[in-house]
Amino acid sequence: MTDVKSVNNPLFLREEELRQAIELLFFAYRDFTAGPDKILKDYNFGRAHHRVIHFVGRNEGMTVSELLDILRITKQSLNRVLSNLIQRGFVEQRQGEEDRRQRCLYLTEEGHLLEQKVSRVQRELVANAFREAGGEAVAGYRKVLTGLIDETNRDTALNRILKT
Amino acid sequence: MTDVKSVNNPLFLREEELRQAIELLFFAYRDFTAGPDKILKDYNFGRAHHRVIHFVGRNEGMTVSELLDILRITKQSLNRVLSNLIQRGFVEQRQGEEDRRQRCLYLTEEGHLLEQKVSRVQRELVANAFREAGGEAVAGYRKVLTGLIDETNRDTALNRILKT
DNA sequence: AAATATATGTCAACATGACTGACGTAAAAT
DNA sequence: ATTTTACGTCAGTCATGTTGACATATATTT
Repeated sequence: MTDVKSVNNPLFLREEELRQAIELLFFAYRDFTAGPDKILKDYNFGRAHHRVIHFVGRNEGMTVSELLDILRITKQSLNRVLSNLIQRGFVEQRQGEEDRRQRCLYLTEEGHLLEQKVSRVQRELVANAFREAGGEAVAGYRKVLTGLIDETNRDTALNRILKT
Repeated sequence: MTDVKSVNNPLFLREEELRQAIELLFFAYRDFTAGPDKILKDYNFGRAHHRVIHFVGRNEGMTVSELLDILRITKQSLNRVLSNLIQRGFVEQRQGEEDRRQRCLYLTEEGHLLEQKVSRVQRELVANAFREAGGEAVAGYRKVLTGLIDETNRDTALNRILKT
């Protein structure tokens, strides 16, 4: 096998390295979402519900527009999921105090319970991965994933993630 | 705001750190898939087609079962996408030589062109992130993502990723 | 040789979660 | 008073996943 690509070709090695990194992300993300998916199925909720519960839980009082901006879906898509969550008592809306056009979103008590239950399995998965990998690796993980975020929205996204 | 959680509570800090890591992965993956999605739309292909093209391109001659095992979807789901790709001349099947029940999958010339075109944008994104982050960070990225892969299939997955 | 298991394909029905486009309503901003 | 904004909603469509049932060819086992 005197394959040109495999002998002394740094460009190919680089390409191969990148492909491996891409697949790694694919497999990691696949298994990262598997746990929550499983739990949510018992409630007849899907990944879309999970995302709403997650972000509302992290940003109590956020508006619908903010949520739309994070999820990058249409309001019609969001609405089905959101009204479902409201109807079934996991999320509630309150009229904005300053701008009364806004509907500010909050988790109900039941919503918080579900959010905790679901995020726990995900946190445990990440915690294990962090522990196995060590602190230096975690810093690297953060650096690389930050770099994968679209440059034009990176600051916005990071502010959301790191917000106090 | 004398919130108990935010003052001197290491357990909370840990939870907060983990939540940030989770959101980081969400945002990174969202933008990681955006580029390919955009290109594939011109062909009326979706993310499912992308995954097939990617894995067949990386594993020429792989069988349908292998692909099913990687993608973790039902054969009925795969079949719709796969027969579409075959019909339109991006993928071809050949009967297995040893086991003639198997259908071994290959990219056609056109398939290779599309695969290259799509994976290029993704590789460039990852290459930029790697360059910005530096080699040490890349090693950390690999360690952590590896740890996120379901333990019971980790070796299998890693063998697939690193296969020569 | 006959029975069973495996790899694959296919039909049909259905759920989820995305999309577009059009229209409505209340409140804020100009 | 008019326009813009934030949100909701109706209707239709598409992509991608699911389950269940059944078929066919080839390998494997008894």
